Amino acid sequence: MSGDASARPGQQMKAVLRLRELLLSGEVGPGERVAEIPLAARLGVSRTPLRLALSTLAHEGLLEMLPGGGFVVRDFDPADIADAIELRGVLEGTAARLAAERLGDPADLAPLRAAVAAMEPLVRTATPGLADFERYVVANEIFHARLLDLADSPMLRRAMAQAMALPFASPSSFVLAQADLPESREILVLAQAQHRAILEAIEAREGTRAEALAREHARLAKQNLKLALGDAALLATVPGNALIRRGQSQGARKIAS
Amino acid sequence: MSGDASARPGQQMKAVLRLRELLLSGEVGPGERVAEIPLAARLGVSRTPLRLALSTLAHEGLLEMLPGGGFVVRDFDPADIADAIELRGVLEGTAARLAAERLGDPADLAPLRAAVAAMEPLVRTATPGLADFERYVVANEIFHARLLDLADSPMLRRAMAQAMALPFASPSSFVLAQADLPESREILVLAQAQHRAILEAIEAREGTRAEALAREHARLAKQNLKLALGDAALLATVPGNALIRRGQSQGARKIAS
DNA sequence: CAGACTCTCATTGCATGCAATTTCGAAATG
DNA sequence: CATTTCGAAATTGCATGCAATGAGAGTCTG
Repeated sequence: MSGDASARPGQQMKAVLRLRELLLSGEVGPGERVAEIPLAARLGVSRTPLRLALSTLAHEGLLEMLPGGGFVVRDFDPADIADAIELRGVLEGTAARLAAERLGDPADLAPLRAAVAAMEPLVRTATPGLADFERYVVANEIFHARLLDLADSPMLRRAMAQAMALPFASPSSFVLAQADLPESREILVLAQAQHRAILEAIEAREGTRAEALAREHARLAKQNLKLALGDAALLATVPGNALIRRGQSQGARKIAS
Repeated sequence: MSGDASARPGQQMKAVLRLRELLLSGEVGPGERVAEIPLAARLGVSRTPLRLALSTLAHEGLLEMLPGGGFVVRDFDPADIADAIELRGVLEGTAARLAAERLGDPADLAPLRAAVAAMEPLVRTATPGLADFERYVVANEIFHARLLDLADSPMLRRAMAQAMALPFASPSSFVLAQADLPESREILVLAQAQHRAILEAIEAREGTRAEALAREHARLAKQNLKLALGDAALLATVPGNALIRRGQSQGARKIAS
């Protein structure tokens, strides 16, 4: 996460990081209008850098500018989240395809291969512990990062960073949620099989197949989302869960601004 | 263009608009480090709103933050532009697919149909004038906007806006460039055929076909790019041409940050 | 003569004060 | 009783002043 280019330890960065925490944890609720002065006091920064931070988070999509000035915390309905995941799938599919099309030396696949290897233990363990899951998450994120590297496209990298600014669109947002799920092992086996298949497709320079696989891989997250939406306890483990609009008509698809 | 949410006529908006002009016109050249104080004087705004504007344009991708502070004008090599167009194709493909999958009442296609109809005259005219081209460009942009509407996905809309912040990734960046080209008519006929086909595919709810068509449609722009890169006079008519790095190894593909 | 150190200047980043706009509340009128 | 209009307070947006960090040039030493 934190797609910010450079992390200089200024007041502005401090404000961005701290405010993002507040938003994701729900301490500043969705739909709520954020007031600058109390927030500045709360974050321990002045209004000037806070304002920059607000602008940044608005560009990331967590805040929304009001026409009259000021910002509100954006909220997301299930359809938004599903679309965000779908979008990530599309972008990762493109990354996989480009990786396949542009692969030079097959040795360049080593980092990807290493990430896949690092995830094997969890899948092969009969009764994985929480530590196993966390190691899996790390390796999973490395896998996705290396895949993006292989695509070798700054433009795609930008788009991806933008899409993953929404926390629940991140590759492993729902991995920890499924830790408690009975069908967890099945899902992980499936996911890992897809990891291997993507790697294989890239190595064989099968761009279309790699793309389709990466998309399907993201659909797994969408499936987990559906499961989590039914169980409040499960949903609470998802990173940005506080931003999800609750108790709303789930089928509502008419918010297109 | 100008994907900014609300256009309040403040100093900040003024700075963004004016500075964007300066960047696209090349009056502030690529690679150049922008100094706040003289720029503020030049734009007629204070440093505070200018700073917000700089942040905005950095998020749009036209500027780049330096680790030591400050900003430089970003430049784009041919590979970057090609990737930007490819990316737009991917996103528009997704829009077309979602439009097909989510289409409710076929009557919702009326706006899209109207845009296609508005483009017909130019294609059917044997010797189109500049005015014809401009009307085509308008209708073309309406077509792409309506397509995005049909996808009915705020997330996709965001991603699209981000991708099209780069001026040469816009749907009709290269249309005016090809006005002088001899093969112009051929290309337009092809493009219009694709418009019709996309519409047809959506109506028939053929999502995959709609996606493939939209991607191929974007590839037309990529082809025009290649043509324009050879001819300096042609390139000069492209919107953000000042940002393109010239006299560089065109095959260089190793700038992945 | 080359390299490194220091001093100085410019530029960015931050804080505070002020003005303008908006919003909320209350009162008055239809 | 609802609605509209006017007013006051709060909040955003903007400008300026100051401090801190980084760059560059000049000089001194090895």
